[in-house]
Amino acid sequence: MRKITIEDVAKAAGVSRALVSIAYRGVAGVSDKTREHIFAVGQKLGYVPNLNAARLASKGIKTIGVFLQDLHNEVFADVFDGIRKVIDEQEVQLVISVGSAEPGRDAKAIDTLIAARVDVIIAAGLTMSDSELQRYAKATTLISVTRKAHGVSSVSSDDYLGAKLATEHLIAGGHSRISFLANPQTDGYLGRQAGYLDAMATAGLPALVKESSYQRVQAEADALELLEQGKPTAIFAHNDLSALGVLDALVSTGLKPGADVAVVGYDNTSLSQTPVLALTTVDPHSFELGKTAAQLALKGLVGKLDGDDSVEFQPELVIRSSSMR
Amino acid sequence: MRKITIEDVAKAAGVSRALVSIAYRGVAGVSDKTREHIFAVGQKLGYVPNLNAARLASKGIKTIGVFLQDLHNEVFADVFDGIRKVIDEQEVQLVISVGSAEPGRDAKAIDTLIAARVDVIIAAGLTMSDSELQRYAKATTLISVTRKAHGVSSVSSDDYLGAKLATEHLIAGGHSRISFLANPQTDGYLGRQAGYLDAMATAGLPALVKESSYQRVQAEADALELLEQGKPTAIFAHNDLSALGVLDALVSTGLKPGADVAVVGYDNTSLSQTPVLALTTVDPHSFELGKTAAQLALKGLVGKLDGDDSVEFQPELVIRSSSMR
DNA sequence: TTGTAGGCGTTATCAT
DNA sequence: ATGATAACGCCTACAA
Repeated sequence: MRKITIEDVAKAAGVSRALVSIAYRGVAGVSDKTREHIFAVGQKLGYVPNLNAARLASKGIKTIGVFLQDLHNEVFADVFDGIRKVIDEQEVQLVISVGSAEPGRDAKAIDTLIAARVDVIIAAGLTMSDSELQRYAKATTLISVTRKAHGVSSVSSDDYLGAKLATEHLIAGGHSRISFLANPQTDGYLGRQAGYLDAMATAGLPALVKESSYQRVQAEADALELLEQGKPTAIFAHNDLSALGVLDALVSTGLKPGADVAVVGYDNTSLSQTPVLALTTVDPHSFELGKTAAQLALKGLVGKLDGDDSVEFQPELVIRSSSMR
Repeated sequence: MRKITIEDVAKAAGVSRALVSIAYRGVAGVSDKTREHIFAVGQKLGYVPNLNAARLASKGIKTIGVFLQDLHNEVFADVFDGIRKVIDEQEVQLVISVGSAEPGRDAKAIDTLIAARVDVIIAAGLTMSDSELQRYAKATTLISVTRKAHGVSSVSSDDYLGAKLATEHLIAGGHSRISFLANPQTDGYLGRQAGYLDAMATAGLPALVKESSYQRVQAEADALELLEQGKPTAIFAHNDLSALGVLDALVSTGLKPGADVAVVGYDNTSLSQTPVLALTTVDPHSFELGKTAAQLALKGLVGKLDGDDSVEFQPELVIRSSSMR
């Protein structure tokens, strides 16, 4: 089962390697007749062009690398859908790399993309430090989605505003003991908490923050503690996944979401949209984020992407029953 | 921002390209002193070995290609976690390729892996026809997970048994009008339905099958129809995602899961494990599936993987409140 | 321990 | 329209 090469096809078809290459790349320079002949032979031999060799030899093959933080969080699936939506219509390759909870893993994942010599990197959900991100952005063409930092191109949603809207919604609902279940405090992901804090301060209400993790189970445990200690009447979680953890905590405490304790998430994942959960949340427009990032990447592929070519979306509050009595 | 090569590093460090190569591959043949020197220079220049060139030149670089059907279904995230768990401890590269609902997309995704010249392919959730799968398995070293077919190595769970257990559980619960919300009827994914049918036949109960899709929203619509037409007292969905759709349908009908209509899913995704949903389901041990597939892939990397080297896991029924009154 | 040189499978430039 | 022939960046005997 030896790998068959372009040379094998050329020999079998009685033409030069150059012609086979031209035929398979679909560029002009072959007669219809010989092209078909070449394809016929190639097909029979089971020939598939070696992308590694092609990438090495060609400056014409465009490929963009995509980093996704976590396959368990549907937000990234949404972003990916958006990316593919626009890339699919293009003659562009995609190389994927995924992260994980493990710290330092995302740097390694980006390195893989660089080693693969992708022309542009779209990174969704980077958790590295600002300085590290900036280093990467300087050395490569990098578009950060979901996360922004000084001097790096990014596509994001205004987390501060979204969180402010969510908090104000709860305040307007008559709640005063509103708690925020925070994500790990890393660079680039402090906007939601800031929005919450400001909204609370403005209303003259005491802030009640509890730091949690990205794991739903952990969120559940933290929410349980929160319920005992702070006795909040409303909990705003940093994302839908942890909001689900809050719902879990309520259920096991016998409390009714909405009626007893209002719950709000963030991301508007398909999960929050289900009638069963009916989770009030903030929509960052993940799919659009992905599409826009891909369009920027396309720009970076040809002309140039300015050092700091960023776009920020307006998030939207989506009210469902989890925050209504 | 020119790409810097091994030659640049060699020149700057005052050594030959060979030495730089040796140093970066971490093999024996360099003095500690010069290795460190080379690394220092390389670091300063921002050198990252070109994987394309490396793969082309070397037969020693092992890489495994991973295909995942759908990022929106957490099952594949679980499988992927399992794969990475064992691969991470190895000196092996991973190339990822993802599918989508669009038919014919998975073939294209596999082609990408082949073009990248991965040594082994782990494909989770292939929906192509048996014959097409068999063609691929003949031309490459392919391990199918979740899905099995004659003559192709696979790692799967006994869907027939799992579905049988689930159905028998419902029968034992006193239900007689039990409906099965089926997945699209494609090659390789008929086991669950078969298990349901046999269990029903054995009990002398009438089968009530409704074909649905892999979309949760579609499952919800189909479940609604089902509730009106067949008046089932229990619904067994082909996976957790569509079971969630069933729960949605119940909620919007004012029916209580468990109390009014029993619901059972399949996959034991983290979703079903949440106290809020508490979905009775069947655990195919997705994480283990991924681990085992990776171990087989490792075998395929070195020695040989027999044409049909398959392993099948025993699924496990996980009873939660969605199927209890 | 270090350097030399040929080859990996394509692409791309120049001829023909 | 077709065919030689250098790159492309790295690996790997083989020499030194």
